[in-house]
Amino acid sequence: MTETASRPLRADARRNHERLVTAAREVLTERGSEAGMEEIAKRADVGVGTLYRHFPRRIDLVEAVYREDVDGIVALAEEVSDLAPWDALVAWLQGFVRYAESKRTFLTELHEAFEKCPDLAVNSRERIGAAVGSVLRRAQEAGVARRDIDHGELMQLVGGMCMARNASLEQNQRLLTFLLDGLRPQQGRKNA
Amino acid sequence: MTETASRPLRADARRNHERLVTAAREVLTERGSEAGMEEIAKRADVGVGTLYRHFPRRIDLVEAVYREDVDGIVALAEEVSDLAPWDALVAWLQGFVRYAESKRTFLTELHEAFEKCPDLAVNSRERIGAAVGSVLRRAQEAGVARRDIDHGELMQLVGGMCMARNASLEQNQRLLTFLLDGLRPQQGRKNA
DNA sequence: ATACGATACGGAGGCATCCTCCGTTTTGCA
DNA sequence: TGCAAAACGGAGGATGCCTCCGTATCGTAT
Repeated sequence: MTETASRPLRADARRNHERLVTAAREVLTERGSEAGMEEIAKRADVGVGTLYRHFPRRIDLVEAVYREDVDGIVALAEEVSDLAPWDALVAWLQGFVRYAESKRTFLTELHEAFEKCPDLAVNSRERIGAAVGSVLRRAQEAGVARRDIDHGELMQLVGGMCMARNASLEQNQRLLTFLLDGLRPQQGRKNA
Repeated sequence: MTETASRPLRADARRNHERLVTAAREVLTERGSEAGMEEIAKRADVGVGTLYRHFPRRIDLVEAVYREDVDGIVALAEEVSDLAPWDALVAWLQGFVRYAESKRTFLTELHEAFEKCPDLAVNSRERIGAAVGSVLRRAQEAGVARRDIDHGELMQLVGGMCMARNASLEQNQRLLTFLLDGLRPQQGRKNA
């Protein structure tokens, strides 16, 4: 984990690390915040001691799972880069919503992780921010999206929306269209 | 709690019930999900046994606090009824955001409560929905808000936005203006 | 091939926290 | 005032996170 630079990590250690993340994703998805550490260890065919050496606190395990998930979202930003600017933005956001849907079960867990170690939130937010940033910027420079919003704000809108509990994928897709309408260049409208 | 109809509830019981909710709000606000049951009981000058008779599970206590909070939001809908339709909508939403800001510390707690007993989420959602519903409907009937969104959807957008962790009150107020732009009647725009 | 130091494993228990149980106290009515 | 029903209190059970340290495994240098 923090050893990446100091020493190559032994073969069995690397294997167990991987197994643990996989098992954790499964159990967290199945049982949400009810997921127990011993259960995850057992699923990975590993003792709890091993689990805790790799991931000293529960949060660290959640973090590891989440970090991998974030990779997927970041990759998506590249995949849409051959669409037209506005279409790419729409596609990325739709993908994000679809993706978020599949993560609903451990949102509570993640929420707590963010609360306890803000660094994780900040770090992931930056990575996702960079991804959406490139997509958004392209749309803005093409003049098809309003310029007075930044990627952080956009993510807060969309991310927040997805956080909401009892919403189906279809509902979220639909809500996204409202956000998108607000994202179009606005000609001299004011609300406050 | 569930005795409301069957019997008038003894004087000391009623007093302790009230004390517990007050203490719980304080401790939950101060320590978030770190808040312990014994601590709350002590703050209320009551034994843990008493606490658990009134609120069998931790969630029930969180629920009681939340339920009172929801009352405030619902009341706000009446208070804005003498403003112009669009202004009333803006004022209510701004009030909601301001209010949500003050609840940030126990969002995790609430999140878990919602996860474990969906009834709470549904019930509160309905009450808040009714409140925002009247404000939104007025704006829609006056032709100043688009008609193809309902109160549930609006709350998911705004509520979700407020859930997001690291956002200041000012940031949320600003984000609200983007939502509001998306809420205005849209003349034949499409995104999908 | 082997020996040996370093690295990693495993699971019994420590500790904190949620919750239960039941003997004692308080309330309110006759 | 007496008494039954209701409520109180806190010791202790259950559960789940995490630590500790003796044992097993790995990888390198001879």
